[in-house]
Parts: sequence; structure tokens; C-alpha cells
Amino acid sequence: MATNYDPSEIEPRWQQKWEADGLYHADIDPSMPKHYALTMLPYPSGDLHIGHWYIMTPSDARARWLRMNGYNVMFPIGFDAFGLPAENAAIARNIHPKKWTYKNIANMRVQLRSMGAMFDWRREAISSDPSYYKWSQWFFKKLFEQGLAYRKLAPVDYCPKDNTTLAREQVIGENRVCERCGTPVTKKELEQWFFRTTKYADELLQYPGIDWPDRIRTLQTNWIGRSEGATVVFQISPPAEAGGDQGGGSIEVFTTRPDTLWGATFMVLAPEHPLVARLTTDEQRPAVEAYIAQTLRQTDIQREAADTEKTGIFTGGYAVNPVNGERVPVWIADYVLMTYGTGAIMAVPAHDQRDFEFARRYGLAVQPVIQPEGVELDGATMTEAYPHAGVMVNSGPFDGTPATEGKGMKNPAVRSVTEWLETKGVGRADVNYRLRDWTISRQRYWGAPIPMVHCTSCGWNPVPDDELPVLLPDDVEWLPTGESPLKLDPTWKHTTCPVCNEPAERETDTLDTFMCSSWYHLRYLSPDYDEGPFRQEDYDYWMPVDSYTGGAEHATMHLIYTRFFHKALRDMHMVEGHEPMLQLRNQGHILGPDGNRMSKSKGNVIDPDEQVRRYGADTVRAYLMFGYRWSEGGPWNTENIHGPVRWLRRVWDLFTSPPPPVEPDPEAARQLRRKAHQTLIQVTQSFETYQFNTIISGLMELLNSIVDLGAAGAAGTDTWDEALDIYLRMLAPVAPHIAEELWTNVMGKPYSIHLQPWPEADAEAAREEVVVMPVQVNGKLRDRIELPAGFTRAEAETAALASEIVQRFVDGKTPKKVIVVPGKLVNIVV
RNA sequence: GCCGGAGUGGCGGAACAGGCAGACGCGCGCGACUCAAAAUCGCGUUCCUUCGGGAGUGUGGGUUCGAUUCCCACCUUCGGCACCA
Repeated sequence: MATNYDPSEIEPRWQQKWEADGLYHADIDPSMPKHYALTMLPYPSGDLHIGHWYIMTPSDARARWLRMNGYNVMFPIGFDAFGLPAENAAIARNIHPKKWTYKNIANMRVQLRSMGAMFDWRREAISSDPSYYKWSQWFFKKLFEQGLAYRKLAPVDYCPKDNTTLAREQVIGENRVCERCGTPVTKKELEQWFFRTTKYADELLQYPGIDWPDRIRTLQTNWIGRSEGATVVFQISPPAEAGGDQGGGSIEVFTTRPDTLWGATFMVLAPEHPLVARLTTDEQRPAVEAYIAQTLRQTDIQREAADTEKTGIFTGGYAVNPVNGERVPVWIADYVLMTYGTGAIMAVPAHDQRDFEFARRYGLAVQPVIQPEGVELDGATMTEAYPHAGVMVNSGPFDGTPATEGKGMKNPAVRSVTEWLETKGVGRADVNYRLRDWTISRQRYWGAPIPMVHCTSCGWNPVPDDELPVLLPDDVEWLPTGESPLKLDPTWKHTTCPVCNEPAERETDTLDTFMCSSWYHLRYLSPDYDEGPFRQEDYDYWMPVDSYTGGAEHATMHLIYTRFFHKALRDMHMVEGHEPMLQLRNQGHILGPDGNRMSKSKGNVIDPDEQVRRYGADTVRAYLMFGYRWSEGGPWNTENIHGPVRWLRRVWDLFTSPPPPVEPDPEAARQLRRKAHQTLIQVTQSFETYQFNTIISGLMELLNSIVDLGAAGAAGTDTWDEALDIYLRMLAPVAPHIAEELWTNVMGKPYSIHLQPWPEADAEAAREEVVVMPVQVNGKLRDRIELPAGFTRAEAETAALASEIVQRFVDGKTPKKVIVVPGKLVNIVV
């Protein structure tokens, strides 16, 4: 029976049999508890990357483990197939994006199958299939009907290389580059479709009942950027001298520090603010217009760079500070952004560094209103703003009120001033968010057409349901010209208005691919269903997603979008619960052997196919689980993989070349049983907590014990058989092929090991009989004593003091205290 | 600048509701088998040591009988945000 371990023969054979038998089909079974295990779907960019293995194979092992624990587990797979990378690659190679994409999918399917994962391939969903994007379009319509999709003219982020607009989330890094191609983005004023993500800003900050990493929650919380404060109304002052059309009106500002209102000595509007034209006096008009023109020429990057010197210009207009009636000049400056708050601020130079710099540059008044303890702030001589705690001064009725450091309503000064503003009718408590609505229009070809029609008399209307999907035509020029390729098609855009039936034009932009991936977990439920995006009974059984695995880089993109999507659908009564995914875990990333990100140009790419050819899928799986903290990742190591290589070879040898008969020894058998059940407890716990490296190390340790204790007399006993049985069951989730081969063909046990239950741990058997207690003297380890399990404190103390080595260190002194921690140690304090 | 991870042998990493630091593996060294090499197996492997011990989990303090684990202040590094009023 002794043969060499040959994964290249074993693995494809079992993969074919499992598939032929439908072993991993997940079907509704109300008699079983369900578990929806989801791993982020891959983008069909060419070849499967070792990174895909790193996300998917540990996730697969855990899904298999759950299945052995009695869950009806669904572990689906699909492709996020629309989007820029496919289109760009297709342009570079001069093939049609569709052809390129589907060729890659065919290739990646083969590669994915070589993992030996328990994917239910019947549920495969591909976002660029018409049967899929029909429902992406349908969801768009639903959002439109709810007012959650809308069209507006707005300055949006634009990638000049990819020639398309981008969502704010897709602009990254300190120099604000395109998430896909790394080109610095520019701003463009365009009519675009948006999703009203801001409607859910506050709710997205809550994570009710879900187990998501703090890290992701923090990233999302920062991204959403909630600020508490007050909106305050400043009346525009009547003209002090001739010029300017200033017949009343008011300017609203948002501030997180209403307690500093008495120190607001001027106001600043964004140059694009609609009131600028009204406020500007004739005298100032040429200068103001010149400043605005100059601002427009600047890129957003220049404008938003925090370290440039603040510039601005006086409009000539004034407003009245509502708390003290003082007339304050109104300026415009590009450090005030039209896209946040009201696009206007009250400037408090004494307590805000930006306002301070601006005031000093233009000689504006600085009035301290928060006095720190023991220091006298003087507006004339201050060298920087004082943004910290103190006592309110020069603040009318609030003089003497303590102001703490924090912004928002937790600061009592902020709260009481806000309440006072409300009673005076000049302000109200308010909240602002950094989050912007999601721009979803893309001026590119390879995406789902936005199902909207524009008619000169009826405006924008959705395509009727029975005309969905709006098919993406194959025969267009899909070169990126900056215009939507669909617009350049001579015929496609022409249609009739769904309302008046007159000639009308289709929307020629396509949907951001992140929209398609916001609901893919729902399509897996019923991928062939054509009456709706999913079948209700499938939803009722499988949702929500119980465990979701993927990269943390999606924290402020996909993972916000999909939560928004779920909440929107919930409010339309299409889905239940407040969150789509109950548990989220992020893996790290595998780098090249040189420690850099893998890239073809660096020549450090590890090809999983080659590793599988060399070592087998089970070994690659085991290495990826064993070699890293899953949450951290790290460089691929061409030497460390030899550990798992040897391990699985030794496992093979143990089962195929059983040890020679020995004299049975009950003590060795008892020890083996103890180790087996201890390992079982530890491995179970490691699966629970996604600690894949200690699953493998536990199995390696147990193998060592089986070999050693077998030779010592455990071999051939019932305990031996039990240990080997437990061993294969524990091996099955991590190395499914070798476990199946050894179980079914070598041990002759009933097919399939993957239908077997997870073994039950015997806590009694796992308990140690003899306890080795470390003995410390003054906290330093001096000796170890053996005690029978179940000893008393007094026995432990006596035994510890009796130790010769301990006595040497106690050195005749009387112990002040003896600490006995049962099961841990004895510490003698002298 | 602000927010959040992470710093443990030559390397990947274990152990943390405070209790034997370095499990498991890689690499390395010595040995066995072999004509030889590979593979395999056995032993060893944190550092220093006068062999009694001593030091040691990024640095410096603190709490404690006892700290990799908790607290304070730093340093390094990796992410994220960045004129957000």
C-alpha cells in the first residue's frame, strides 16, 4: 500500500467526483440551520492571483468546518465583470471588452476549481450578463422612484486618463488620484446621476447587532464624518454706502463652535456661493470677479491643499452678527468649500487656526472669547489661534461659562449657546456630514446602461419594466473619448418617450460597477430567477449573510455602498433587517517574496497554478493558512512552504504505511487520547476565531504525538483508531483532497469525508492527570513540581516549599506570602 | 496635523478576561542512513555566562506577588483622512 503522495493524481480525480455528485450543492432545507458564507467576488482581470487563494481557501476551510458542524452552508462564487479595468485592458489589446471578460472568466473558472473549494457553481452570477444587469437596472429604477437616485449638475471628480467621472470614494491618496489607474483627478461640472447615500449618513454610523472589525467601523465613521454644531443666521447688513443690491436677505453658516460666536469678526463665503454676486459692491466687483476666475482655473488639488497660504478678497458687503449686533465684513476665499455645510462660515480668528491665518494676512480683527486659565489672550498680539478649553469672555450673557475642549453637544458651552440661539430664533442645532452622495454615472462603455430616457417635453423617465434589460450593444466604438461611447453610436440612443411616445433619447452613461456589486449577494440566492432579482423563499431561508470575508480596502467603497443599498431596499420592504452582512472579517495581503506588492513589472508575481503543479492544492492551501496571521498577510516565502509540504507527506505516510506492531501500552494510549481531544478543542476554537495558522500548527503537533505515542505503544489500540479518525475529520476542511483519499480509499470509510460530522470533544479525556506547576520565588521561575490533578492549595504550597531549588532561593527566610493559582503556578514572596 | 492597526529569536509566527515567553514551522548546526547527493529520520538551536546564574517581547516610566498582556509618555512602521468650519 505504500505509495508516494501524488496530489496531481488525487486532486483532479476528487474534484471531478465531487462535482459529478453535486456534493456541495446548497439547497433549502428547513430542517437544518443555514449559514451563508460569502467571500468577495473576484474581478475577471485575467488570471487568478495568489491573493484570491489567500482570501478564498481559508474562507472555504471555515465554510467546510461549519458544514461539518451541522449547518446547511451556501458558499457561492461569481464575477464582478463590468468596469474600467476590463475596458482598459481590452483597449490595450484591441479586443472587445466582452470577449476579453468572458475569456478571462472561462480561464478563472478552471483555476478556481483547482482550489478544491466547496463553491456551489450552480449559483454562479456574472454582473455583465443581461440576466444579471437587468436587475441592476431594475434596482436603479426602484431607487429613482424613491427619490434615492437623482440627477444634478455638480462639480464631480473626473479621471482624465480613464475619461470618466468617479465617486468621491474612488478618489484616493493624498494627491487625490483615480482608484483604478492612479492618475490625479480633476473637477468637472457635469450633469450626473447620484444615489442619495447621505440620507442614511446617520444610520450608517450605527452597526446594530453586527460583528464587524473595529477598524472598518472606524474607517467608515471617519469617512462619513459627522459633526455636531449649529446653523446660525446672519442678516445681510443694509449698505453703508452706495452700491450693491443688498435688499435684506441672510447668510446661513454651520459651526461646531457656536460658543465662539461673539468672536466672529468676519465671514467667508466659498467663491461659488450664490450670494456672492448680491453682496459684492460695485467698487469691489472687478477684484472679486478676478479672484473667482483665478479660483476656477486652479485644480481641486491645489485648492484643497492645506498647506498653501490662504487667499481671499473682500466683497464690500457686510452682515450682522446676531449675538451682538456687530457689523462684520463678508469675504470670499477658496479655503471655504461650497460642498460642505452651507458653503459659508463665520470666522473666529481667535479660536480657529485657518481663520487666524486669514485674519493676520488681511488685517482683520481678532477677538478672543475663550480665556484659558492663568493666561490673558490678546487679539492684537496672539501668534496662533487658541482652540482649547477655557472660560467664555466678551460673550454677553455667557461670560464666565466654562467651555471644554471638545466640539459638539458634549461641550456644555456649545449646548447652552445653541439652546439660547434657538430661543432667539437666530440659529438651531444641526449636524453635518463629510459624506457626499454617490456619483454613479460613468462615461464608459463596459457597464450596465442606466435605464433612463430623456424627452424634451417630459424630462427624464425610466424605461418600463417590460423593456428591461436595456441591452448594452456589442457593436459600438468603445474607445474612451470622454464622451459616453453609447452616445457616439448612431442608433442606440434613439428611442421613444415612455410617457408621451414622442422621439426621445436614452441615457448614454453606464452604471458604476460598484452599484452592480452592491447587491450580488442577493443574486446568488436565485441566479436563474427571472421574475425578480431573487425569489422570496430563497431570501427568507438564506439571508442575511452570516459571514463575509474580503479585503479591508473596500471599507469606504463597497462596504459602505452595500450597506446603503440594503437600507434603501429595507425601506422599500424588499429586504429585512438593518444590515446585509452579520459578520465581517478581513484578511491581509500576500506580497511578493521581495516584500513588495506583486506586479508583473517587478517580476515578483507568484502564480498559484505553478504552485499547485509543484506542491498540490492542499499544500498551497495549508501554507497560506499556516504561514501568516490571516488578518495581516505578508511576503510569500519560498522556503516556509516546505513545512506544509513535509507535513502532508508525513500524514500520507502515517496512513499508507502504518507503524510496525508494538506492545500495547495503556498509558501511551491514554496520552494519545488526551492529546487528540485537546487538539480538537483548540482547532475548533481556532476555526471559530479565523485563526487558521494555529489550526495547522495544532494538526502538526498532533501528528507528532501520534507518531511518537504510536511507537510508545498506542499503535493498534482502539484509541489509535479513534485518533486517526479524528485526525482526518479535522484535516478535511483544510486539505479536502488528501483527507478524502485517505478516508475513502485508504481507510475504506464511507464516502464522503465531507459529509461527516465534526468530531465531538471529550473534555474529560482532554484533562491533564499530572499537573506540572511552575514555582516562582519573588516572581522569578525557579523550579517545576509535578502534582496529581485535583491538588489543594495547601498541598501545592507544601510541595513548592519542599523543593530544594526553591529552598535555596528562599534562603531560610520566612515567606511573606505564597500565591497559589490553581492550574497556573505557585509564587513565593519573601 | 488627526484617526486606527502593528512592533516578540536569523525568519514566519505561538502564548494575552495579568500567571512557565519563544508552541508549530522555516532556516541553520551536529549525527544516522547512503559510494555520494537528494529525500528521510534523530538531537540541538533567544542572547550572555565564571555553568551558580543573569538579561530578554520597540524605548522610558508606573500599577502588581507577578506585565508580551493593564496605565502614562515616547519611537518606528503600515493603513485611512486631510483647509470639513
